[in-house]
Amino acid sequence: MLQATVESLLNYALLSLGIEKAQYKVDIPPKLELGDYATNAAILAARQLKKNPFELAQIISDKVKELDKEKLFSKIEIAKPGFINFFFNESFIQQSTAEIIAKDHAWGQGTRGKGQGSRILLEFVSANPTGPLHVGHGRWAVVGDCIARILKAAGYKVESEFYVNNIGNQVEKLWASVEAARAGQPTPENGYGGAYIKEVKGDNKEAVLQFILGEQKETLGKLGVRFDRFFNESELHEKGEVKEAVSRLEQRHKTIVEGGAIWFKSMEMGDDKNRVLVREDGNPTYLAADLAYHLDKFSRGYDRLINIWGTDHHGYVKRLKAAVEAMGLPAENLEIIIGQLVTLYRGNEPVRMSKRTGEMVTLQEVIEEIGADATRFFFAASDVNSHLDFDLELAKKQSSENPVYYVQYAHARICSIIKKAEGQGARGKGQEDLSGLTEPAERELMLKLLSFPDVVESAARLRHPHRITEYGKEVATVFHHFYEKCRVLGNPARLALVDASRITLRNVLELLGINAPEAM
RNA sequence: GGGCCCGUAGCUCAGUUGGAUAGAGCAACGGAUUUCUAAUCCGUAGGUCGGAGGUUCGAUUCCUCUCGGGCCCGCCA
Repeated sequence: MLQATVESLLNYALLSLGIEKAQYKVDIPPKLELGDYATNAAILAARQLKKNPFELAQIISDKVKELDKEKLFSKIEIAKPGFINFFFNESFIQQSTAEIIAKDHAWGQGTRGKGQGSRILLEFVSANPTGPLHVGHGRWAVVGDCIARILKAAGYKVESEFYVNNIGNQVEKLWASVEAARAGQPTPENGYGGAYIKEVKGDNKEAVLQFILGEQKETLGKLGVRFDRFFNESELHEKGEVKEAVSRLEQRHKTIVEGGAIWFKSMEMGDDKNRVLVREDGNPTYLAADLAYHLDKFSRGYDRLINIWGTDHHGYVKRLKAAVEAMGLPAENLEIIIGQLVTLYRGNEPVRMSKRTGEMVTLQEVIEEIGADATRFFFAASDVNSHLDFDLELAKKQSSENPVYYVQYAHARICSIIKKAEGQGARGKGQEDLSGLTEPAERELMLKLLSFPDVVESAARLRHPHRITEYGKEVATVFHHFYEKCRVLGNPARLALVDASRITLRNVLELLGINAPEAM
């Protein structure tokens, strides 16, 4: 919200000066002396107008001062190449902090998001129902769930969906593997030989599928990940949507028949070869079913579809988008997030995660070993574009010093203070007068808290849950710093600030799906 | 051969459309507790941002080349 405050006044100033607005930036400068927020607007505008950036910065900052009727800023300075540095007035910061308490659960929820109220379907995990979820699935589960929470906070209507490939070769192989194991025979070729195969229950293919899916759901539940919908691939076939998808392409002359199979002419759209839609034997391929799935998703009226896929599917993105476009659907509304895989280690030894080996470490085991909160924080805390080396030994060993506990501890500490204060009859809630909060540590904490909506907005826009974990660590750090310097009990204004910190931390943890304990 | 992603402190990772003296946690070392939770705080040390060019007021960020690592290129899903 602070960022937005600076931006709106700045835009107004640029407008009244007749300067065309460039893609300038408003952010927090590296040093305290350089202001609470700073912008490079003058530098960028100067380049376009071929003017001296330093002089232009002076002109713009004078204009902002003139327009700042409410005295939001105590000081506006210009610096070296042409930065404009803004210093907020104490009263504005204090008032804004008081609003945090009034907003409570709504604090942090965006009001600037561009797609307010637009509908998003977020599909993730979508593991094959052929075995337990592995650690990689855990990453997508957590990232997807956090993105859903963040987008909701930013004002979108989000539904989450898990696509179940409950039909096809892999299901046949699964059943064959189960039957073989029960008969004491070796695993069929390309079958599933994991230890879990012997423990699978169910008298037929469908029952086995449901059993495994049930276990997957249970694991996800332990992680706090719940889906609005589990969508069965079989439904697409039953409803004739697979045929419809293929015929849509045929009608648009995007197919060719060759060798008894129907091909999608994806080469026309930049693919290096054409792709089979319907096999020689008349059975549709995974691609055909997936096209039908996306046709189905689009027909449900979402404004945007987001899929989270592992990097092992990245080559498939272009093809799917090309086909979606070829079906006459708005491919620009299909967004695919490609995440890098997780490499699991036990010490220095990599652990395989394949379902075909018996040595698999399941997501379930990881959650049992290090706990759901730590697992969630760990997966949410890194950019999905980076490989993740997950060392089980390390995760266990460091569990008591995991950053998640650092953030949770700050929350627990706050709750303890508030409890004690309430025991003394003090109240930090309501319309406290915060004008006494002038210490540097208090100011630092208020500014940090007040940047929360900006952080949520940016995390939503970039689909970056790790911005939230970073922010949580920052809030905890600044709070602990404040705690060392400022005694709270007996000071109602500080108690209100502590309550605002509690609300912010709790909302941060809520976005991450992590517990906010009142005691530790 | 073609494509996508990554390379930042001893380790695991942040660094937002290019910004000011590159950050955090863990590990290491030295301090802090008569008072609100020490799962905390303060300090020290630790870096040619893989390498080389280029673009410009300014590059960890963008472009080209290069080295190293991961992943993909099925009538599997």
